[in-house]
Amino acid sequence: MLLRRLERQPHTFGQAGKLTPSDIHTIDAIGLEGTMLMSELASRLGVTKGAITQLIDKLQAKALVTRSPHPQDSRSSIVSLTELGKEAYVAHEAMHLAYYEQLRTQLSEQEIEVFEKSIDILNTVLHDMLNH
Amino acid sequence: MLLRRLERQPHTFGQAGKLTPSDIHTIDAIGLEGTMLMSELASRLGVTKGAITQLIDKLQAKALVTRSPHPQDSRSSIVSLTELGKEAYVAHEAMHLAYYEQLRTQLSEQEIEVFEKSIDILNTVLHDMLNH
DNA sequence: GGATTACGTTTAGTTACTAAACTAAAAATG
DNA sequence: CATTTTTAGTTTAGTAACTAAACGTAATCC
Repeated sequence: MLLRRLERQPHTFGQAGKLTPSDIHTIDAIGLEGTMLMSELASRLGVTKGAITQLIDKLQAKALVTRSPHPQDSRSSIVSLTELGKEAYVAHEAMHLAYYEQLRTQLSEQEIEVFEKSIDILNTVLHDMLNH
Repeated sequence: MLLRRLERQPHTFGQAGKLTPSDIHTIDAIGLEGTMLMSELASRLGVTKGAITQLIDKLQAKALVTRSPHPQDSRSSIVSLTELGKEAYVAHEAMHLAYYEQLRTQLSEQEIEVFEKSIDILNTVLHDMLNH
């Protein structure tokens, strides 16, 4: 229920202004890899390519990402972060780290290991769930 | 990312046909308590009362819930599950149990305790997150 | 070199909400 | 007890974040 609510609420990251969860997940994926193709983003985020076009249009309008042509394949476009986009990415990473630290203060090292193992299992369970 | 995707995908529960995540969360809340007021549902699910009116209208049209007048307060309406609604509730509970069992086969009793403790902590962390 | 596949875009439609105005009933005030 | 205020739920119009399907264009595959 909490995650549901969180995943609807925009949040401010650095100078980039308010970003929706979809926005920041997109920026996160790009930032993690450096650059991304539209189709890679679609499969990574689990949405259609049409959705990615719209998302990237929006982020480009906000000057958070840029599209550049692929040198070998002129159908593809390479998406990367602008300086402003990188700032949002870093701010988001910092936030994650802060929450991870908060977890670490309340759990021992062994407990964290168990937690991570549990999350892995949960991950496969949820994956099964998605594929019915 | 997985949870995001799961929380968009409808799923079949018993004879009730396809239910969206919002549908099944609503049914779950009612089933857990037996009956619920509209306003209780709104705060439990973290949405506006307008959203609840629309949700319950939809579930009522599908014959999954009923509205009945509150004996003392004629502004309120008491929402409860029909037999079909209860069937969906039970099917959903069974699904949860099945996934919990799947976790249990892969974790020791102590590990489950640690996992539950971790989830509690994560819960408060996410709660903080929501309140900025 | 023509058919097929893949990349990205466009468009129209859907879903799941919110915000705000509203009705009516209950509770508080004085 | 009359009046103001609060509370419960509904209605309506608008929005965000998608999807599905058709499209244009470029690459790949016998």
